[in-house]
Amino acid sequence: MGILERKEKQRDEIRKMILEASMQLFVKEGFENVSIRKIADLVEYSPTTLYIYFKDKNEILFHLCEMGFERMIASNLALVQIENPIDRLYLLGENYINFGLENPEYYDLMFIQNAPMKTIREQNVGHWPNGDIALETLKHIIQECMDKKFIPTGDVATISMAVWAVAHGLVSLAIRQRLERLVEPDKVVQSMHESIRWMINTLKKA
Amino acid sequence: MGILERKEKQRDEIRKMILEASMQLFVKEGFENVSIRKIADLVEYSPTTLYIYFKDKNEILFHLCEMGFERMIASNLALVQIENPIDRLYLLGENYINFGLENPEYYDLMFIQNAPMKTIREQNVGHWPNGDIALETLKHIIQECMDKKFIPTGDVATISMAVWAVAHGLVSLAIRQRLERLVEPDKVVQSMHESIRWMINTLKKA
DNA sequence: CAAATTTATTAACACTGTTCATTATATTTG
DNA sequence: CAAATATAATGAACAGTGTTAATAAATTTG
Repeated sequence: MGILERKEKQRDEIRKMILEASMQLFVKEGFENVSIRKIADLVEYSPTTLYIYFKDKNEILFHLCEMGFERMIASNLALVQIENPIDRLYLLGENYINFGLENPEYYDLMFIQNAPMKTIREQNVGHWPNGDIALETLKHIIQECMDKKFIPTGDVATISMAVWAVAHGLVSLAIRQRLERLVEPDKVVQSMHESIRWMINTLKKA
Repeated sequence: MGILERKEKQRDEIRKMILEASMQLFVKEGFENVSIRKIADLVEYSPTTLYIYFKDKNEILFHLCEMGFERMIASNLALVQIENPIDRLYLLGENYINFGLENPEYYDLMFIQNAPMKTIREQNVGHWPNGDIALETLKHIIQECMDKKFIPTGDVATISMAVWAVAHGLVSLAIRQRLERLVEPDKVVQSMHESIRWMINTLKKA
């Protein structure tokens, strides 16, 4: 069935084209300014055509979200070279905060917006490809820290949850301008890093 | 100037009417379904009239946000009766999580959405009345814990930030359905409470 | 080549926040 | 009290939004 295969490829190429235009709009004009009509203008299709290649806007946002996770996973490549799991946890925390502050639009889509999760529930039958990979990285590091007795033994999921919560709490409050009423605006970033380090320190000492 | 005063009062009453209709819509149909036209329908005014009483939709949302903080502050009334600051911190954490899970729409407005902060920046010259009260409560408890040597001494703002981050991280990830990929859906709430308790425990032991 | 299928488009629906010009209503002044 | 003024309220419109149904164009299949 060579022709069907070729058709699939063509379809995938147009899908990719649409997604790349969306991403271009996304990084340039921000999440709120990505509209079906603007994407259509950019790829020189009519707005309705996009609905042949994607079920709805949520599905496009879901794929942008997955691209965000690819970037995040890429930013963590250096982790594998660190043998001490605690040091790896420190770097993971730093990277997480830096990624969030440097890519607030992506972060929004990955961890704050509802849209991508709607697609996951409606179409991907509960599978979140890249998101789950990122979570596995955290759980694996926590597990290794426990195995090597660097941190107190406990439920991996619960401790991972607490660590993730601190990091996400800091980033999401920061990009929503809520931290500026706790510390001076120009001290926010520094305080965030202190907070996450303090968190891992106490985890180590406990 | 009695007549000017009466006029002010009338104006305030209509403002209150609009806000109450907005709140009604808000708690019933959720944040995303609050539109100027729906509010106008409810108060039996034309949509444009609302712009005589409020600058824009953001200002209405800002006031809803303040109402949310009032609810939150009310839910913390029992705190003053607890003399031990550590126990007060435990309850504050529990209350925070419960409030977020029981009032996700309010929580959204208070800590996730941008809209209320825009009004603060543009109109209230940087003043966030009820939000700041809630933050002061947290800082005050942390300070008292340090004074009584229950937790290690350090920068109040930084430690408050970390504690707030855990709580907010948990709640915001939960209401955005991100925690369900770390623990089974029916265990999410329990794990959240375990996480916040674990956090304060380690803070105490450190 | 004709029929069937896929792909793309136009027009429209039902919304959104917001502004402007106009009208209706009060209030104040002569 | 009547005229002028200030205030309050509105209808129509602008420029958007996501999405769908019906229609036209292109392509593949029999």
